[in-house]
Amino acid sequence: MHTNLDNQNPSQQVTPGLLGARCRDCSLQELCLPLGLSQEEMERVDELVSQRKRAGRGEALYHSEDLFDAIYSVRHGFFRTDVLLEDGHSYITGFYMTGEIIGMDGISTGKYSCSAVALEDSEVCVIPYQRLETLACEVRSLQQHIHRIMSREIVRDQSMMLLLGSMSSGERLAAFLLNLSERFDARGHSPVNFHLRMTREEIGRYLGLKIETISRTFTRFQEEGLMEVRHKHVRLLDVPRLRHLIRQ
Amino acid sequence: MHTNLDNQNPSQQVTPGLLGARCRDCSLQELCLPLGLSQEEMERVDELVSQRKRAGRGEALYHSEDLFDAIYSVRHGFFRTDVLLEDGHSYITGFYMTGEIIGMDGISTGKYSCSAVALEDSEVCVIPYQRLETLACEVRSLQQHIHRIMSREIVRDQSMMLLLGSMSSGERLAAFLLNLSERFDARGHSPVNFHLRMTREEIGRYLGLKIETISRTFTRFQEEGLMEVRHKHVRLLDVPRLRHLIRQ
DNA sequence: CGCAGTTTTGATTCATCTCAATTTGTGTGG
DNA sequence: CCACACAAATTGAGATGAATCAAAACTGCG
Repeated sequence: MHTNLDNQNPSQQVTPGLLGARCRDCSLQELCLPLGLSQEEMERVDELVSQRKRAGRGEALYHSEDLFDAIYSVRHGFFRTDVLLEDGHSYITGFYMTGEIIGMDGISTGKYSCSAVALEDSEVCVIPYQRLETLACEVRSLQQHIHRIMSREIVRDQSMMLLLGSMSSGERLAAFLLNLSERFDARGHSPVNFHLRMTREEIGRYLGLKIETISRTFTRFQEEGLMEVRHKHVRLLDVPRLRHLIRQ
Repeated sequence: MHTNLDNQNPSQQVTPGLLGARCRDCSLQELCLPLGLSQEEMERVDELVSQRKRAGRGEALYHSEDLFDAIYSVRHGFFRTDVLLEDGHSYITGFYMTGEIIGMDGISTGKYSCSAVALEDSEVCVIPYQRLETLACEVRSLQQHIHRIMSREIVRDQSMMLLLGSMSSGERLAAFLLNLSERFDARGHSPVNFHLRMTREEIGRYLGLKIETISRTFTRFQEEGLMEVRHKHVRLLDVPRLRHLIRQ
């Protein structure tokens, strides 16, 4: 019943909904948009979320200033969102893994305020925003969940403000690693043994530190026996002590 | 028709809806929740927003961890929201003036994640959240506006992340002053001549700087002819150059 | 008028940035 | 498969901006 009416970027590879690519069958239900919906409600969301979009490594899902028409949920892969400044510098506002929602910053002005770039070959579910809003009016629990997701983003950003405003480099990196650890854990991956998808430079742009400081702090953490890090592979050796470093 | 059924904090002074205290008569319409609503829709919001709540200087509207049940729109006065840390320190996540909405951080977990403290004797409109959600299901433009307000908060927090992550003390203070200036301007006050409601220490906790740094930066700005500051009174003398300082 | 709280100013310390060089890793094409 | 070039990461030395510690000046309130 759902034709491809939705505004879609023709330059991007888009696949229509496939069997097995439905919310009701998706392993990310518990993390993603349909969280807490009944079977019937989920089917209605399924009608909405009928498109996938791929982005190869380094490719952008959308750019800052693009017309906002959809939010995206990460099906697989890894994204960063970053804001470009006039002087050529840029900073990273977030990293997103499977089940997480990208693009809500665009709602307020009708244009995305940042660009979403894939850190590895990735795929997202396209959630057309107009239709989502319509459905949210009818499905109360969906509306509530959308509000919770947006509010969660606000709280997340505010804890980032704490980090950037008052933490040392060590505290920042520890907080960053523990946050990744929890999110991998929630997805059934090892919380102590994982691959960093981002470069040191990207970590730095996210944490408000220079690449050299990131590198030195990794080295220090290793010397102190807190972790092992080899290239992009990380093994957390002393989570309690890492937690103690940031004491919250 | 609106009785005082809403969950309200009995320790706070609450006044029922008064003639002249309705959204449809309120001078803040253009800034506040009812923005963009039709006359009829506004009347429905009015039924919802029937309570006011006062908070004297230094008093909290709510505390971190309190049960979330309402968001608030500032009728008059000035608020800050802050997060207390275990070690006794705290940081400020935002300042709020008339027409601005406080408390959306509570939606995600059902508890407020910060405390809202009045910087001067203030009054807010109480917007019971359950009922707002119900009404938003029926009034599409209200739902859209709520989403825009939340998204705006996300964008605002992200520009704060830029400030905290990559700006010098001078850039931070200039950005802070210009932001206040714009908000006063939008409310019909002078954009170059205004009173700071907050202490230097509070500015510091907001900008991620120590009070001494705030003070020194004010002094420097004065020496450079950018502004005059005497106690809490500020006069911006060279807005273009202040803007140039932050170059966006 | 005096006292507590706030703000300013000064001297010093310290963490991170900057600049620079080196090492290591990655991808490409011969 | 190796060599090459380029990108990413590490390490070191020195510069710098903000924090810290300390004291003085100012303000406003009772």
